[in-house]
Amino acid sequence: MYSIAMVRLKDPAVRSLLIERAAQMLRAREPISLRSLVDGTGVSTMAVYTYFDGIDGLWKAVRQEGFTRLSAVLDRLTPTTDPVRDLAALGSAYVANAEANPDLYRVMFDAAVDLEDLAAADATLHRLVEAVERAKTDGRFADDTEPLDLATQSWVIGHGLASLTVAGPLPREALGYAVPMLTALFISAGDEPARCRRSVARGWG
Amino acid sequence: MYSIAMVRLKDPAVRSLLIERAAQMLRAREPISLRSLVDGTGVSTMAVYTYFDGIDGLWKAVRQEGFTRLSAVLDRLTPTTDPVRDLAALGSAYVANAEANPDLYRVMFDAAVDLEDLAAADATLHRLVEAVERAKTDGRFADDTEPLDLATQSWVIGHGLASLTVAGPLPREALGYAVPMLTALFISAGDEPARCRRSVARGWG
DNA sequence: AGCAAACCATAACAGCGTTATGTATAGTAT
DNA sequence: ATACTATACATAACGCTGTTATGGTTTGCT
Repeated sequence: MYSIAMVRLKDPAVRSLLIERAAQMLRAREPISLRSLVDGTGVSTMAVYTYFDGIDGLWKAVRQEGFTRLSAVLDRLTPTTDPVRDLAALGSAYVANAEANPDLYRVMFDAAVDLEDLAAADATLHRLVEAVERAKTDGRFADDTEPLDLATQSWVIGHGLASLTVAGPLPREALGYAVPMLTALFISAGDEPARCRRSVARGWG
Repeated sequence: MYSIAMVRLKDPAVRSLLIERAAQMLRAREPISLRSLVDGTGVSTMAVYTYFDGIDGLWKAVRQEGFTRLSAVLDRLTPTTDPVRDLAALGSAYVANAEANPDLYRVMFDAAVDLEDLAAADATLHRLVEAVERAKTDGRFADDTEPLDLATQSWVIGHGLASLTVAGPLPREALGYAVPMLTALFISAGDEPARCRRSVARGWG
C-alpha cells in the first residue's frame, strides 16, 4: 500500500529532483545522508538505488551537475574582440562560481576521478583552449604556444586559488592574486606586457 | 577485567602510535574507521576519545602530522647561493611530497580549516617567504615585491598542480608545468629572464 | 485481457561514530 | 602504609549510516 502523499514521476524528473535537492542541501550546508535526502520528497530511499545505484552514484551525478552549471556560467560569457581579456573573464567567472557554491566546488574535486568526471572537466578546459587559440590567431601569443598547455596552466591558477580560498586556509581576498598571476603567465606566452595588463584587468572586472 | 594482551603505554606513545597507524593505513589505501584503526593495536576505541576527543580530532592530528612531515622535507633543503633556485627547489619538494603521499595530502586540505591547521599551513608558507626575501636582498626581484604575496602565489601554483594531479583529473606529467609557471611568476617579479630560467631548472631538477 | 518488467515501500542488516557505565590503575595526600 | 581521587579504558548499548532482501504495486507491451 502506497502512502497518500505518494509521488509518481517519470524517470528524469526524479533524477533531477534528487540532484537538485542534494545541491540545495549542499548550499544550505545540511549534512546529506540517504535518508535526509529523500525525507519530505515522497520518494523512498530505494529511488536513489534505482536512479543512481547508491549514494556514490548520487555524488557522481552531483559532481557532473556542478560541471554542467560551471559550463553554463562560462557559456554565458560572449567573446569580445580581445581574447586575452576573454581568458581573464573565464578565470574570473570560474573562481566566482566556486566562491558562490563552495561546497559544490569541493564535491566536484574531492573524489577519485572516473572517466565521466574526466569528460566533464575536459569540457570546461576546452573553453580555455579555444580562447587561447583565438589569442594565438590574433598574434597575442608566441607561435610555439601550445594552446592546451597554456589553458591548463590558467586552470591550475584558477583551481589553486579557488581550492585554497573556498575550502582552505587563504582568505577571500587572495582571489585577487589571479590578476597578477594570469598576467605573468600570458606575458610569458608572448603577450605585450602593458597591453596584457589592460586586457586582464578588463576581463577580471 | 583487562585482557591478557593488554597494553599500557604513556600518553604520547599511544598518540603517536595511532597517528602513525592512521598514516600507514592512509598510504595503504585501507578505509579508516574507529574500529579498524585500533584493531590489533591492543588499545580500545575509547583511547581515540581519550587522546583525540573523537574521530574528527584524530583526523585533525593526522592533518597536522602531514604538515609536520612536509616541514621536515622542506627543512632538509639547504639554501644555496641562488635564492630563486631555492624557491624552485621548495616547489619541487612540495609537489614531490604530495605525489609520494597523495592520500595524506588530500586529508591535509579536504577539511574545514581551524586555527591549528592555519598555523601549520602558515609555517609551510613561511619558508617560501624567507626565500623570497633572500632573493630580494640579492636584487633578483623588484624592490616593491611583497614577499608574502609572491610566496603565496608560488604556493597557489604548487597546490593547484598537486591538487589537480594527485587527487584530480590531470595526469602526473602535468607537474612539469611548475617550471614554466614559476619562471613566469618570478620574471614578472623582476628577475632577469634567462637567469631565471636557469635558476628554476636547476632548483627543480 | 493477460503477462512481464520496472518500480519502490517496508523491513532487516552490518557497520559506523558516539555515549554510558563500571572497574582497574596511578598519583597524591594523609 | 592507607585512603582518596582522577585518569584510563574495556564492554556494551544507542542511533545513525549505506546497503540488500522481499514482496506488493504499477506500467507498458502483446
